[in-house]
Amino acid sequence: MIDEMNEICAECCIHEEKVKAVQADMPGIETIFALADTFKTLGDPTRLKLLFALMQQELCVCDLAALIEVSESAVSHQLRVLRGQKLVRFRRDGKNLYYSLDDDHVRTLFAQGLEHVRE
Amino acid sequence: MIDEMNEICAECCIHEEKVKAVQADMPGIETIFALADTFKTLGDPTRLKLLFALMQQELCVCDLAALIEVSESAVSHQLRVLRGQKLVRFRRDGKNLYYSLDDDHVRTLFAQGLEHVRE
DNA sequence: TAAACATATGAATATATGTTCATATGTTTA
DNA sequence: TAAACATATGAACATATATTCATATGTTTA
Repeated sequence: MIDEMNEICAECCIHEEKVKAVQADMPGIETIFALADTFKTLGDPTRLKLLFALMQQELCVCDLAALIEVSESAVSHQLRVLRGQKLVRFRRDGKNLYYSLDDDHVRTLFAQGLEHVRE
Repeated sequence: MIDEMNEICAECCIHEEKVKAVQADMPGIETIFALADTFKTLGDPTRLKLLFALMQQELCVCDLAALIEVSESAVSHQLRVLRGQKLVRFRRDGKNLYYSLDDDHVRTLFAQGLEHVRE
């Protein structure tokens, strides 16, 4: 009863054809979630700093921590997130792990994002 | 004392020249935060859906809510966030507010992001 | 092989964020 | 002008997330 009233009320102003047409051309839900995850990963200052640094050259965890002035543990945690999104990779050299960019889309994404930021 | 020890210990493995060189070419902190805010805004499925819908055509709040199956209140809150980032704008027509994209960078950002998602 | 080292990882905590619910605002219509 | 309507907004709440701290892992060196 109440549900029905709500539904009627909620739908009173909807332009149905329009909604259906737009709905038909929307990306699938998995695509949306995957894309959101990617952007969410880029949406943190610490991770952005890491990526900007790695855009220049490969660096070990220790150097990254010194560079962006965050604890090595925090850096390590964030690198894990970036690895999960296949944005960075690493190679081992003795005791050190050297991280580098694993995806050139980051460069174009940053360029586009910066254009937006600069309005 | 202890601080000094920590500092020495923490810096023992740092490749100083490298760090300084990279640091010199990093974007400013305001730029990083602004860019992070932009990506963070794009990092939510609800907001992504709204933007994908608005990429097709302008729509009123009511239609957007029906389209992405979220309450009108939630839509309104998220549109506010998008407005704050100057990603959408609106015009009033009688009782309705019609929202539309306010920035074409969104299209290129989505295109790049999707390329990454598709590996 | 034990100690030192570089890094990873899990748990804990504090903060940020998204949705809901209740209410306010601005516009049209009766 | 009062009622209906479309939307906005603030507070509350539950969940997600970033950092810290303690500890574990894998590598080198003494």
